[in-house]
Amino acid sequence: MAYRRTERVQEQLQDKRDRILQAVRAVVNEVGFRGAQVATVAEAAGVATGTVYRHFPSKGELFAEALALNAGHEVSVMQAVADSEGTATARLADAIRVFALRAVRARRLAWAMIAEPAEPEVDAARLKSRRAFADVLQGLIEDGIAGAEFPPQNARIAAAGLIGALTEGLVGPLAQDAEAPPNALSLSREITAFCLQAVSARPYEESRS
Amino acid sequence: MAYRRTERVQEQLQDKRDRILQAVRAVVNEVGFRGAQVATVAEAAGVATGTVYRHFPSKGELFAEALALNAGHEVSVMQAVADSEGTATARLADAIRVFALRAVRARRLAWAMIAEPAEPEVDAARLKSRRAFADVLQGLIEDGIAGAEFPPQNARIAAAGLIGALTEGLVGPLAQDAEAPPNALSLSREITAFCLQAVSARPYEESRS
DNA sequence: ACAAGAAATGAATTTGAATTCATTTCTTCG
DNA sequence: CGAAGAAATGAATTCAAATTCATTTCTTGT
Repeated sequence: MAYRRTERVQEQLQDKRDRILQAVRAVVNEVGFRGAQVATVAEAAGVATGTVYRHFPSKGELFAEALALNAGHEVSVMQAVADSEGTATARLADAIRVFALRAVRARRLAWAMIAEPAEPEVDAARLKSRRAFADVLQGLIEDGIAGAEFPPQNARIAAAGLIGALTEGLVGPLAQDAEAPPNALSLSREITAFCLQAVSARPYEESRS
Repeated sequence: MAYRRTERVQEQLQDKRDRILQAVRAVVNEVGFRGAQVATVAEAAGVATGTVYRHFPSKGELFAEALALNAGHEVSVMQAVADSEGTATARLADAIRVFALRAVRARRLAWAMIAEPAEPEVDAARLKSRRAFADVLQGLIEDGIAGAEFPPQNARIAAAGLIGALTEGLVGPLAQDAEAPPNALSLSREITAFCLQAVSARPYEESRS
């Protein structure tokens, strides 16, 4: 018994795994899911194709995990905004604006995360992440209803509606890569305005930023 | 020169073409885009696989045309509602309700039409059809603004938002085929309520139907 | 330094469905 | 009827990428 997996090796393995996941992110940001082949990802990660399969059972699961990682991060960001101080209206507005801004800034990646066709596992992960986003918004809407900032309404439906509005507003422009990139600021501001109006909040002026 | 394509043959060809398109519809309604192979479609249409390629250049174009056909029909239905008599509020509510009801009733097909990953050509057709739906809604919103039923707002963004809200509200439930089918009536009613509120129309009571 | 065991490699294989095409069947009209 | 031209057929081919696996390289502990 001359070899036992040492802690250092364990870390290197973990590192490599992470690097592969990051490579997926990078490649998808470059060429989308459609153009992202396992071989390309492997090259971007600086490993051989076969190595990918020592860390992930299949392309679908690899890509799904990469999406979950990213989406999870975005959800945290949104949750942090949702948990900050302020009225429900203000927090809702900020949460939506932040989401929209970040998406518009990384358009290709965002499109892939939100809407690009991909493996079934990826779609499943996407559905989950949408639910996570919707949950955050639902909480904010319930806050707003409780505090009489918003009229009583089905918060679950409203949250889904906001997610839909957000993604539709973003994916339309995002999908047309040929078109001039719409002004990120103004697009996110208009989408935010619509979303606020949608839950019947009064208009909320953007705080300094 | 013993053979010249006669009118009867011409019609038979057209018929066969139509039958293939209908077969796509039927197969997709059954197994979605993912499960819909050219061979299956051919069988459903009662023709050989190769025959499909005498009428359509590729799977992608065939499926895209099938989607466009369906979506076009739905757009007409919505447009008809939009062109009917009544306030903009009432017409908008009806347009949305009709869309939602019809989608919930043919859930599998609707999911495929709205959201299921598919060939690039199909995605392109889907984008187009979404724009067509959005155009109808945009017109209604502009009507409402002109008539002071709705507050001034970016009608284009609002229309996209409504489409997003609609599809998200429908696709969530639609995607979870395992789950008990939500009551079509109540789901479409709640989505309609949200959409109306979103453009800040006053609550609108469903007309007799 | 060496043996034992892991991990990495990447060329070769597999796969699964789209697409083709040589052959067959059908239509038309002299 | 029969020749000419179309259309239909479906088994065979193609193709592109995921996945495998025999070989090589690296690690560990004696």
